[in-house]
Amino acid sequence: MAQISLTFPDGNARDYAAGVTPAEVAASISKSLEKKAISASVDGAHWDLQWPIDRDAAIAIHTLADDGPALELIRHDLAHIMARAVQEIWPDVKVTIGPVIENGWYYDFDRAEPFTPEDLGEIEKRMKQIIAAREPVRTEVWPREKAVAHYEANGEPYKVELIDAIPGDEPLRMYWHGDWQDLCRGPHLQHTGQVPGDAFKLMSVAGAYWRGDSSRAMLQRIYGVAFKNRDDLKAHLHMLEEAAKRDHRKLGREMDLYHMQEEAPGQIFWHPNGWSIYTTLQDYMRRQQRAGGYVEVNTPQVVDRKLWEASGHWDKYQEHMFIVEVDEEHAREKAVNALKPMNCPCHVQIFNQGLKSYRDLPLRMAEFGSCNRYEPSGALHGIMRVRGFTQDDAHIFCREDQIEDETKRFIDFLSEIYRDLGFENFRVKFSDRPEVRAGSDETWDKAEAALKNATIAAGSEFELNSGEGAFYGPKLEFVLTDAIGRDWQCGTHQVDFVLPERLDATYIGADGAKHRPVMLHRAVLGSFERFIGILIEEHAGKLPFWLAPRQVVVASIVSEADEYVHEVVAKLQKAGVRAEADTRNEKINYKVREHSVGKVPVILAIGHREVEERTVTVRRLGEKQTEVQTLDAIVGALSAEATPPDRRD
RNA sequence: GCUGCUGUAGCUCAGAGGUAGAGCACUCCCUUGGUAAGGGAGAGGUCGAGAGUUCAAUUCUCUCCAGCAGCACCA
Repeated sequence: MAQISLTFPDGNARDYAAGVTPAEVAASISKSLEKKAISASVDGAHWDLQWPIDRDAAIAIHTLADDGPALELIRHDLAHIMARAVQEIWPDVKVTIGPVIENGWYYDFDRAEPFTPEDLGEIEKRMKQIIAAREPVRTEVWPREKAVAHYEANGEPYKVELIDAIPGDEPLRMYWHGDWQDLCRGPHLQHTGQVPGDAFKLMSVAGAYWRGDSSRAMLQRIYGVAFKNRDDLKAHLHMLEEAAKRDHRKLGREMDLYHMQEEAPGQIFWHPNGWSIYTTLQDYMRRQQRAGGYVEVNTPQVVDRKLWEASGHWDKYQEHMFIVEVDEEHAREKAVNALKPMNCPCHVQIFNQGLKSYRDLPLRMAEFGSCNRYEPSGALHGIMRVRGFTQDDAHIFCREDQIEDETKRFIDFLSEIYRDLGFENFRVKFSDRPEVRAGSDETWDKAEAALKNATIAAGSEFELNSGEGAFYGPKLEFVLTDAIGRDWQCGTHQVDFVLPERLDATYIGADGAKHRPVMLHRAVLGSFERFIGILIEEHAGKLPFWLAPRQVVVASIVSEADEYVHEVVAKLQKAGVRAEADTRNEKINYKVREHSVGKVPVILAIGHREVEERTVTVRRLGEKQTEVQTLDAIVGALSAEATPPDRRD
């Protein structure tokens, strides 16, 4: 029999008979490895312990000691075990797919009755029985017809559809967990007992469309999480609890930032504290934009449909627009208007006033543009996804050959702002041409290359979002993550060849002829609303001092100190610090607790001693330690801290 | 928008076919207390909206609205 050579991760190689399985390889190394082995990698491909190897290869045996492929396999098999448990309890449930996801897996089922939380408990119990039974996993490769016939006979239409979607030359693998059978490309465990029975948990059930298509059946998706041991599971559940405490919707209430109510779904009632954050951020952005070479403009909210027809929004975006029709009773002419969902068409109107020269380009036109979009009800989420919001929007009108420079310049601009706001790390997604698009391939080639080159030149790495570009041009998205791990697009930078054409924007080139400018749509924060939500979650409510709505509370310990408290507050306010007095008839403990919950960064406590010595006792949020400082010293220090980052030396 | 769940005092939540309760917050009184809740009293609710069943609905049914989770959407 032919010999093959297998190379181990440590660089050593050994010869085996061709057709050897990783299980046999593991056994040849040690009894304990044979027992602990979960799966293998063969030349980087994830390999079942029972699959033969018939060529020279690099091999690694995976155990649960390493987090990677072995844990993934556990999660994968748990998906099958869950599907089996469900079908054992409810034989008429139809099974579909169940992939591994971050921290666990899900499986989609078709069942008339909804799964209840009690059902989840029952499924989990049955899963534990299956694991305890150490059911063997075995596999067979089936001809396509046999598999289709099997699933048709068993009334599993989803599986038949899945088989249809598998390329004809790929072998169809059938797996059995005990008596229960599923279609799966593998690899798999050797038996169900390899799953740590106390390290998984079913989390939730929710609807999900079959094949992600909203025109197709709504299935029930059960989510589970799994880890290599019980401690990891507990740590994960604890992390979820901690994350829930950072939720901006909870902190927004505790910090008295804003509220929302039924009469205005998806819109925000900003309270004084929240509005303070908003305006502080806006002031900062305005300064940055000025320094960055932008001009600021402002454009109408309610605009005649004619403009939206010209821009193409009426056609492509109408269902997301608030349409405004004036009652004929009190209007002479009944015009149909729409609240602007975007600022771009209005900016082109400003660009189009008067003749523009190539000398005017690049023209960077910024607006804190209030937009209204009729977002689907299910998409609304706190202040992160709303129907009324304000973008830190700008459009750069430039020549094609300026795209790269402007892109690089923008990424630098955004990076500095994100750094100032406490985001050292953000992800960049690059979306290239979609199937349906405007403009020639040649133009797309140039635009894509310009974005890519600029991103690399700016020192950022990007993930490719293949085919996800806008129909009018490629784009970069700058993504931040919220407390619960959900991604939110904040910054964006998009090339647009179409709108200048549709709205007939031109400039006079050096050759004296009219030319079409390119538009770059760009935003750093995205929207103030979303960004503030992210900011709150990122900092768990403990905003950087300069952004905190109430920076200092000066709290009296005894009422004899009230006069001095007001003097301290006045001094701080004069020095540009947002300070308040708390002279209520409450104990200092009570005041400290209340303002700590409210995330006030600094509490200055004042009793007899401080009055006599003209000092304050400083307590910083999150610190138990206090510190006595003279009034002048603390006013100077806090005044410096209150200075926004762009104004510091 | 779709599936499921939820909606009771400002907040967090309990409750039941016979028109409601707790803690915190709020108001007043006592207390002047040294770093995460001092004590007492009081006030506060068309039980999300509408319709139906019933002698009687906040409770059961239906419709709608909003919120939550996920999916779809996010040009």
